[in-house]
Amino acid sequence: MTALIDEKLLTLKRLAPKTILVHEGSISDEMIFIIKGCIRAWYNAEGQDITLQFFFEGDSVTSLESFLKNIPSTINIETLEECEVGILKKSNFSGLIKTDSEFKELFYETAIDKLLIHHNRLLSLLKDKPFHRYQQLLTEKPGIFQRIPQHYIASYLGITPVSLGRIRNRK
Amino acid sequence: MTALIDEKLLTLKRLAPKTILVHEGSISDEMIFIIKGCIRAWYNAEGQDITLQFFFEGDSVTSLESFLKNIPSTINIETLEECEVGILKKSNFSGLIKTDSEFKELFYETAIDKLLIHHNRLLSLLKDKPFHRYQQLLTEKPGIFQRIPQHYIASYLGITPVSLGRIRNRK
DNA sequence: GCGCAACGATAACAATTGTTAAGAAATAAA
DNA sequence: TTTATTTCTTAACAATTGTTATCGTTGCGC
Repeated sequence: MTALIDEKLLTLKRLAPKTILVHEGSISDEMIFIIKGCIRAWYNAEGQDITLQFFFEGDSVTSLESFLKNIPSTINIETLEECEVGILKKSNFSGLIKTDSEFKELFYETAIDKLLIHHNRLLSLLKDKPFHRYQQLLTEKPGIFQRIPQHYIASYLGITPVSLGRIRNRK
Repeated sequence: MTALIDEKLLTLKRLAPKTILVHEGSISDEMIFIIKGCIRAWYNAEGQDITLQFFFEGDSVTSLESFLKNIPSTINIETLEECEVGILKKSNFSGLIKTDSEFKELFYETAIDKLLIHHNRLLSLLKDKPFHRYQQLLTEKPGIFQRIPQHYIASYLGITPVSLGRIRNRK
């Protein structure tokens, strides 16, 4: 999707690990494109940190509801490792949507793709046991345990770190 | 959303309970608008019936991936009770998207709204125990147990009918 | 290089959910 | 009205996951 964006509209930045990009309660006015690195979205459930999603190179990242509807975000977004990103300001985004029909088309296609990703994740949570979800994750992202702390992965899978340890030791 | 659709483009139909509207493996070329009744989307996991979503009056229903991308649907959609629906054929839908920018805008807004609904459902599955999900469902749809068999509701919540029975008896 | 923080592993016990089976109640069909 | 099917409830046992606690390892910061 960045191929359609004039380089002048993207602000390049290098971010340290644990940099907060979106904070719950704040309105998000940036869309981030990951050039290099890893980012996660998480939800604060009364002090409990629930990991919702991981993003890698080539992904676009934002709190969509906050970004599009100008309401406070319910989620947090932060870097897991040092990242190189391109940042698209909301004002530039809105300009592109108005003037560049190809960009608008691609944005909506991307939104539909994200819907299908969420749908599949939802489906997996309903039909698969934690062990099977763990296996699927390994199949899709073989190197994930080298990049991401396993307690975040456990949270993403919907289980505790202790349970993930048991699952990993299962044969 | 139907307010923007010329009545001539909607085919009105009355459907019996257990009518299959979308079948896994088939390409879906209709978008259904519920005037009256209840419909559910479900996934066949090797013979296991997983209920994904319920739709009620005012909702639009389709297998989005199949409808938009012309690929076989992975889900099934069927009526739970006698329904009155309006059906919009894919060809009419495409015509509206091309010619009616207001309709197109609204369709994409609706798609974003569906994304947020999926996001919230995903979040609930990750952070809430079945009992809490059950309570949320009662809060959001108080009369749901009068309209839908409890074994479908159990499936939707991600638990077995036996577990749902235990939860309902918990005080 | 040392101290601290973060990460990871494991055990024991508790709680919850799944599975299987049986039977009652409600609904649908003949 | 009767029969068949579907839905619902419950018990007993099995399996899985959560909780709490402890300790070892690795990585970070000074």
